[in-house]
Formats: sequence, C-alpha cells, structure tokens
Amino acid sequence: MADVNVAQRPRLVEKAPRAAGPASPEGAGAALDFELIELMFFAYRDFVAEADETLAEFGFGRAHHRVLHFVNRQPGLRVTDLLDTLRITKQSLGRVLKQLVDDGYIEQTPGAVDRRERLLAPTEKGRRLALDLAARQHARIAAALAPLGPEGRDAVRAFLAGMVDETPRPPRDVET
Amino acid sequence: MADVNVAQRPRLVEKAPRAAGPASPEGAGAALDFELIELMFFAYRDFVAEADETLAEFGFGRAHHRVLHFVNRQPGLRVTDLLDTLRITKQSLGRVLKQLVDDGYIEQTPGAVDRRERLLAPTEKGRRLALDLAARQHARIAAALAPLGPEGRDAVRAFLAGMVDETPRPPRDVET
DNA sequence: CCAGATAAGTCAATATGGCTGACGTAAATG
DNA sequence: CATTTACGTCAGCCATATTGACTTATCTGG
Repeated sequence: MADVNVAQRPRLVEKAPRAAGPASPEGAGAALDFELIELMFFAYRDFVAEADETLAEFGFGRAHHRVLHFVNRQPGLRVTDLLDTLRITKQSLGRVLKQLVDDGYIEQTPGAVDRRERLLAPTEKGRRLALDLAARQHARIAAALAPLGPEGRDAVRAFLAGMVDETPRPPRDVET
Repeated sequence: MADVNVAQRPRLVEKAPRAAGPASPEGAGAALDFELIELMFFAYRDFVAEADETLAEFGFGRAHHRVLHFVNRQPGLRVTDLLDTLRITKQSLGRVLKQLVDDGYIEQTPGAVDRRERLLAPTEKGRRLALDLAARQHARIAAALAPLGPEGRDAVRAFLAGMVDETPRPPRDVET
C-alpha cells in the first residue's frame, strides 16, 4: 500500500520505460506488451490531432473527416456502405453528412439502377479538403516509416491489418 | 462528374485495394499512402472497441480506461502527470477520476514530501480491471504480431513511436 | 399487381467526453 | 507574507455517439 514511490517522480510513459521488450515478470504471469498498448494510444492521438486542427478551421470535426475521406476514396459510395465502413448509426452519419452536403463538399446523385440510393461523391472543393488532410497524415506516416526501410512498411501494414476485426460482412452484392 | 461508378458496387476499403503500394499516380502528384491512413483508423477502432465492451459492464467508458491504465502503470502518479499524459483538462479528468475513486478502483494518498499532491494508485480491484483490459489488448496485439517475427515488432514499435509528437515537455522535476 | 423488404431521411431523447471560465482551498516557496 | 502551485469543483457549452420510432420512396418476389 505504501508502495507508492514518493520522492522519485514517475517518468511519463512517453519518454518511458525503454521497455523490457515483451518480457518482464508480471504478477499475473503473462508479461503484457504495455509498450505497444500505450504507443497505439499516443500514436493515434497525435495522428488525428493534426487533422483536427485543420478541420476546426472549416467548422468540422473528426466525424466529418471520416465521411469525407471515404467518400473521396470511393466516389459513388452508398450511404449504407458508409455506415458499414464507419460502424456508426444512420442518425450519427446523417448529421455530419448533411453538413458536408449543405456546405458543398459532397454531392448526392440518385442511383441509376436503384433510384432509392443516394450515391455520394466529393465535389472539387471536397476533394481538395480530403486530399489536404490526407497529405498531412501521409507526411506523418512517411516520416515515421522513413527510418525503417520498405520491409518496415510491410510489417506495419501487416500488423495494422491484423489488428482489424475481419467481420465476414456478407457481400452486399453479387458473387454468391 | 458522371464519373461515379454506378453498376459496379464499390468494394469496402477494409477488404480493399490491395494497394498500389505507396506509388500510384495521383492527381496531386504525391501518391498518398491511403492504405496506412485507413488502417490506422480501422486498427484503432477495433483496438478500443473490445475494451469498450468490458468497460460498459462496469459503467465506465474509454476515459476511465485511460486513467486507470496509466495509474496502474505508474502508481504514485500525480494528477498533473496524468493531465500531461492524457492531454485533457483538469475538469475532464476530474469527472472520471472521481468515479474511479468513489467506486474503489483508485486510491489517493497525500504526497509525503508535498502534501498538496494527491498521489494516485490502483486498488487491488483497480489493478485487476486494468490488467484484464490490458490482457485483451495484449492478445490482439500479439495475434497481429505473430506472423511477423521479432524484427516485425521492432518495426511496429519504431513506427508508432515515430507517429507520436515528441513534445519536449519540460521536465517538471530535477535536472535543470 | 401488390405486399413486404430495403434505402434513406428525420424527430426526439440520452450519454459520453471533451472544452472554457471562474473560483476556492490548502500548502509550498521565495 | 505574498505569490505560486496542486487540486478540486460549479456551471455551461459542444461534438459525437446511442436507441427507438416513424416516413417516404422505391425495388422485388410471389
């Protein structure tokens, strides 16, 4: 209980433990990879914080960024596809999407084959903002990858992909 | 403008483009690493979503998780240290910290040298929850690293560390 | 052709986790 | 002793997410 280290200020984790790699005797026996757990938090925090600043100038938030990004990446996307990708509710999406449409960043056109659909596409203005945001994020990623070499990027890609739940997510389309 | 691909459903990015690596002619000339940009989003989303489920059972949210995690990692942490680490305001922290203290997950003891300080430490209950959450996150990370080998982990660690803003954050302590 | 499913939009209420601004109190410190 | 620091707290605001219910338009299968 009085085990708290008093005189000696705890160092912040960011500068942190230089880590015992994934191997140091834990009480629970397991030896958890605290280093990567914390780096995930810090890395993502700073990854999005940069975009947030730019977005704030336009009166937008993270939610707008995500929507605009995926619409820009996949013009012709349906609302349902976006909901599946973002995993948020229709109501949550509706609010930000409406703003993006009203402000002229995204256009909606009725589907040619199924006229219930509103296919989403960025306007030129939307494309510019999306690419501007992506460019900043790209720069940060590129800088972080720079010291690693090409095999480094492969490892990072494989790792991140492995962190994603691959929900079999039934193909909403053909094939089958 | 009528460039929207209609009949052909756009594939979700998650299954995605299999990527042209970081090299495919973009309008802006740059060739942005959309793949990693998106993987950061998906990986983090699923990384925290798992913990969220557990936390919900205790009536907690992500904010509680972060606080409990760092307190567990650095028992004896001061409130100010936590604020620096999390980069949120005193008020935001106060709300969740109070709940964690009231619910018996975190203990506060006055600093021995500076009695204004409230040093934070997890209770046994708090330690158990923190480690339970960490164990799940560890498992996900370990699974994602498994196919990569040890050099893989090094690359991932270096990458994530490189994504973090290293704010020189003046040493609040001795030395200088 | 029509019943039912589907795509999209919307209203209302609620929770969470951020934020600012303003104060108060105790304790350290020059 | 005046000032600064560490912490807490009240009050209000905003963004983003949720659930549940309902409407409209359109497609689709029997």
